[in-house]
This record gives sequence, structure tokens and C-alpha cells, in this order.
Amino acid sequence: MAGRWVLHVDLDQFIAAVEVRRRPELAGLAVVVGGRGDPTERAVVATASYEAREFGVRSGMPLRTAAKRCPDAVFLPADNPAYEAASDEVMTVLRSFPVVVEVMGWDEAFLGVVTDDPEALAHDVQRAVAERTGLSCTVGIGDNTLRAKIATEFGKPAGTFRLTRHNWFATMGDRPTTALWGIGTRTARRLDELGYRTVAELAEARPGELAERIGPAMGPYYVQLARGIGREEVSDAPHVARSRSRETTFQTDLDDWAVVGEEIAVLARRVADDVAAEGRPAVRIGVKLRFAPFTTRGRSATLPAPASAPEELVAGALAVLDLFEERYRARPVRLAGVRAEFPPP
DNA sequence: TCTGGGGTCCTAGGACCC
DNA sequence: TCTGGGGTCCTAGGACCC
Repeated sequence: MAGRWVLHVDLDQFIAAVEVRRRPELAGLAVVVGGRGDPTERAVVATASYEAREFGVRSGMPLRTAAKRCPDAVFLPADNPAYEAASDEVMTVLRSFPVVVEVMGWDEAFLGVVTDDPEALAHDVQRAVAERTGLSCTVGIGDNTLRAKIATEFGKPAGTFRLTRHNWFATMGDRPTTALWGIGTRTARRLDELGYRTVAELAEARPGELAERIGPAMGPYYVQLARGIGREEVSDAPHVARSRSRETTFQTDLDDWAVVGEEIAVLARRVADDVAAEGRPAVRIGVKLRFAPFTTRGRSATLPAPASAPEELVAGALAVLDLFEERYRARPVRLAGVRAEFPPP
């Protein structure tokens, strides 16, 4: 009798693997991809190959730090169009199976499947992806999306792992709450202060107590996470964007407010291109500024009328920039961003 | 460790209205 | 005519994820 399963397919060191695939001489080397590939610039690591990770190089780490930890690494610029194309190849392979494919990013997808042997199907998927794209992936198997997603961590690299209601607490019970998908270090610290340190402890919490102390939606949700409860349906409905944004970190801080305005106009035009591609007008616009050393402030406003035209979005963004109080205008700016929001569904 | 870029969702406070 | 309570919208900021 065939059962319903969720498979979580996650490409191994995806970005580094795409680079190695087109430059085979890099195989076996420490490869670090990020920014423009110059470790002296302001940028962070997008992905490090397993060889580079041996030296303590991690995603999100400044390139400068990565270069200190692994001076012999090959540094490459991020080539997003290449990763998007490789991602499309992989998703096409996944869709060739009789499954529902829900894309979660360049290098991840959930598969909704009906089978009585999910491991066999997982291995078929891994083999097909390897043969048709040359890329390696790990497959987590679960009775819902949460457990499938977490199972992947135990299958890395290139393996499979099954996580269900039957082995959830045996596998996860003693782990810290950060092992849950959706709980980061900030929330873990707050939970710790309330006496919940492990997954098993959080699973025993009263949802009502956490609703009061954490928030009406998130509190009870965290208890559900700890119990391994998650969405069982996988959907291939096309994603409908809520917002589109563009932002830039400057190599050197801007100290002239007029130049900040010029950069905001440039970003607003790029956002306008994205909005035009969406084919529906934006109703709100936001401006983000990050001041030296690292404080970030945002201002936003509803547009006078829904808009897609570049001139309207530029005017809107500059009007929002004007909402920043006088006291901000002499501060060095290290990042500027513009975001357009679409109407809620 | 001097900290990217692109997203999503939640929370909280004040405004406003009845 | 000094003052309640509820609902909803707007905005800022936080947290998390890939």
C-alpha cells in the first residue's frame, strides 16, 4: 500500500559545485564564491567548497576573514545567472518524476510523492540529477515538510535520511532548539531564558504560556515545531511575489546626502524593471539605509496611486528618502536599498 | 568576524473611526 | 463637554531563511 511522503532535495555545496562543474581543474581545491571574487572587498562568502570548510570558512563570513583562514583558496565572483540556469536544469530533472515539485530556492525543493519505498525513489532522484546535471544532492525523507527538511541535515552529503513521528524525539529530543527550522540564535536565547533549552523541553511547553511570553502566533508555533508538526501538503502553485527589492553595499561609505539620493534613484529604476516584469503595479515603496558602523533604518510609504513606471517609483523612493530626519543626513551611509511592495492577496 | 543581497512573516504602537 | 472599547490601517523594526 503506497503512502504519502515528503522528500526534501538539497544540492550539495551548490554554488561551488556549479563552478567546479564548468572548471574541472578546481575539483578537490578549496573554492570560495562571493562578491566580485576579491577578498579585499566588502563582501561575504556565498558558498565554500567542503575543502574550504575544513579551514573554518562558512557562508556569510566576510571574504576578508575567509582569506585569513584559508589563504590558498580559489576566490571566485558570484555568477547568479549561471546558478539560476543550473537550478533550472535540476528542477527540470525533478519534474520528470511523477511528483509535485515545490521550489524553495536555487538549491532546494520539496517533492510530494506517493510510494511505499521512499528511499528507493530518493536514490532514483539522486542518480537522475547526477547523470543529467553532474551535481550531487542529499534527500531528506519525512512525513511532513518540517521533518523532511531537517532530515536532510542528517543525510549530508549525498545521502538520505528518514525522519518521522516514530524517530523524531529519539533523533531530535536532546538537540538545542536552534536545530529546528525557524528558530535562530535570538529566539533560542529567549526560549532558554524561559527554561526551554532542548527540543524535548520545548515540546512539553504549554502553547498558551508561549503565546503570552513570545507572541500570539510565534509562541504556539514554536511548540508545534518542537513536536515535529508541520505542513503535510506540497504545492507546485507558482510563487506570487509580495515585494521586489534592490540594495547595494558601497565599497566606501557615502558621506554626501545628495549622492545618497542619486544612488536611491538608480536602485529605484532597477526595482522598476523588476516591477514591470511582475506585470502588476506596486502600492508601497520603502527605502533602507545602513549607516556606519552598522545601524539600519527604514522608511516607507504608501504610493499616491499604484505605480509601475520608473519615474513614479523614482519619485516615490526620493519622497520616502525625504522622510529620514535631518539628524541622519550627515551620517556615513554604507548601504542603500529600495523595496516595492505589491498589494496583499 | 568590521559583517551581501533577496526575500517572508510577525509584533507592537499610534492613528483613526465608530 | 474630558471620555470607553473594539476594529482596522499604517509604519518601524525584528527575526529568520536561502
